Amino acid sequence: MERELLLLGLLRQTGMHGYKIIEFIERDLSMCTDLKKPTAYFLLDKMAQNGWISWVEEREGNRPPRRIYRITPEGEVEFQKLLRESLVHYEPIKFSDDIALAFADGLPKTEILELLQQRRNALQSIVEATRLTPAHPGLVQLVIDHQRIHLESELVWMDELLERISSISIKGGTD
Amino acid sequence: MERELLLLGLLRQTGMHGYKIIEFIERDLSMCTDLKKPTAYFLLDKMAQNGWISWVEEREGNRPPRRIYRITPEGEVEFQKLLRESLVHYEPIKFSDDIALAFADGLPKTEILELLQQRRNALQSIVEATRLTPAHPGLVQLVIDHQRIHLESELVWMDELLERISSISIKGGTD
DNA sequence: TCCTGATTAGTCAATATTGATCAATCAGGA
DNA sequence: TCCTGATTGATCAATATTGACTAATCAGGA
Repeated sequence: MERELLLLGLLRQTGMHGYKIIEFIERDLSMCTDLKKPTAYFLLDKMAQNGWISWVEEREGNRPPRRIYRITPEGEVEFQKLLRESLVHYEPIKFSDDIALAFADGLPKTEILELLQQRRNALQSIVEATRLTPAHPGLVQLVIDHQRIHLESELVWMDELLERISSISIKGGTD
Repeated sequence: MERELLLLGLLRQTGMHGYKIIEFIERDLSMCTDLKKPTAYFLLDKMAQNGWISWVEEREGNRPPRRIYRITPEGEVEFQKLLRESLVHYEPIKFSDDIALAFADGLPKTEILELLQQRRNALQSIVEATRLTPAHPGLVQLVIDHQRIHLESELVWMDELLERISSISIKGGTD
C-alpha cells in the first residue's frame, strides 16, 4: 500500500517513465523501501488498469519507445486517501534480525559475542556513513533524520546487548 | 532466510506439528516476524525436501492425522550456519511509514499535524501496553527489551517531528 | 440429545515479488 | 571503423506470500 503511495507521490510531481522512477527510488528513497524494478512495473501496470495513472508512448531519437506515466484525477483522489490512511497509521516494525538473537543459545557464548561484535561494527560503519549524508531539500530530510536517529539508538542498544550477554549464563550454551 | 532459521530454531527445541509452531510464533514471536500460516507450511515442506527436517504421521484419537516435524542432523548443521550468518549481519530497517511523510505536502499543514498526532497517540498506546509486558525467560527477553527501547525512542522522535513540522512552511501545502 | 460456535489442522487458488535475462543504444579507445 | 563495456529500459519465468476456504472435532447450553 505504501508502494502505491510512493509511485503516485512521485508521478504527482512530474510525469516519468518507469526507469526514471526506479532510479529515483533507489537513489533517494532506499532508506524507506526496497521496491524492486519488476515490482514497480507490475504496480504501474495495475494502477494504469485501475485508472489511477495513464501513459503515452514516447520515442526519443532512435531509442525504443517508452511509456511516460502521469497521474490522473482519480489517481490524485486515491493518493490523498492513501496518504491520510498512512499518516494516521502506526505499525511497529519487526526486527527480523532478532530471531537469531532469540536462538543464539545454539552457539557457545564466546562465539555469540564475537559474531555480535561484528554486527555491531557493521552497524557503526553505517552510522558513520549516515552522519556524512548531505542535507536534502524538503520533507525528505525528515525521513533521513529519522533513520539517523534510529541508527544511533541501535548502536547504543548493541553495546548494551553485548554487555548483557557477557554477564548472563546461556541456557544450553557450551560455555 | 530468518524464517527458515526461526522454524529450525523451534524444531530444535522439540518436535512439533505445523499448527503448534504457528501458534507459538504468533503468540510469542510476533514482534520479530509476521510469518503467516500458509508460508510456514510451505517452508516446512521445502525444508523437508532439503532434508533439514523429517516428519512422522501421528494420529491422536479420532482426529485426522498430523505431521510431527523434527530437525535432522543436516538441519542442525544448516541451523548453525544460518545462525552465524544472521548474527554477524546488520541490515538497517526500512521505515516504510515514512513514505507518507516524504509526500505529506499533498495535504494542508494543519491536516498533516492532526493525522500525525493520531499516529503519535496510536504509538503511545502501544508503548504503554509494552511497558506492561511480563518478563519472559531466556534470550527472548532481549528481543522484547529491544522492541521496548525502540518504541520509546520512536515516541520521542514523533514528538520532535510534530514540533518540526509545526515550525516549517510546507512547499506545495495550502497553508 | 442436538445444535452452535469455537478450536484444531491444514490446503489452495490468487497475488506479489524478484533474480535472471534480453535488447537497444551510446561512449570512447584501438 | 570496429569492438567492448556501460547505460537505458523493460520483461518473464520462477519463487514467495497470503486471504479465503475446508473439514473435523470439541464444549457446553437448550
